[in-house]
Amino acid sequence: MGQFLQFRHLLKQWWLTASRDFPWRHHRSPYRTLIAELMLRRTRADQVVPVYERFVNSYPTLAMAAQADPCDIRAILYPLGLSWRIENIIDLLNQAYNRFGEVLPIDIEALLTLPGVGDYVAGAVACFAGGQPVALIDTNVVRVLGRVFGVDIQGEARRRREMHDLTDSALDRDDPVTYQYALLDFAAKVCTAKNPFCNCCPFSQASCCEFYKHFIIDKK
DNA sequence: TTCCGGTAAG
DNA sequence: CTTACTGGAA
Repeated sequence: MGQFLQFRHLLKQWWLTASRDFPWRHHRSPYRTLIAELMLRRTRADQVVPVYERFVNSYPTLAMAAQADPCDIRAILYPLGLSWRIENIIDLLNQAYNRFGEVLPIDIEALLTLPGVGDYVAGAVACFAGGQPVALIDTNVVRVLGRVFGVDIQGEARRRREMHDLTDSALDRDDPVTYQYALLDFAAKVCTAKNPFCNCCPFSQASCCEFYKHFIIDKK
């Protein structure tokens, strides 16, 4: 248990001076959070920023987005790639507005019924917009927690029970929003997929990263 | 398990 | 030139 307390403490300390800033972190309504998370699937956050701002400026409300000309939405979303996702978002906006009206739910089960919304996006809306202590699992979270706690991250680790148990244990239930932001920022800036910056990592310095321990052993 | 995509970093 | 990106559906 103490290892997770230490993990959260070191992560939080690191984040105090290294946090990233994104527009969707400011106004976290269910609608804006949902739009951001849909765009962020398999897409770099920096690449999403201009597209997200153009979208929410053009369509400040769910009603406006649902009633917009699909061609205008396609033009805005095109730079993000994933053409199937563009059509999915257009379909989702219509279904969401028809079924929920202007007020989107922050309930995971309800969100999961929307097309294109999976565990990650539903959990992100529940957490960021609803403040619920939901453990989010994306490729970056898998990489960081897998490395620090020595859990296998090969293949489809994000779907394995072992990884679900780990993310659930590591989650800071007292401040889930800060925790998730910190974890994502840490993954993007320090614990990168290739060439991670272990020399300025609080976990390697505190000798509580399993990945780094083996890395050192292999070097000798 | 596999595939999707424009974009930008390495 | 590769590779990876705050996943989800078939």
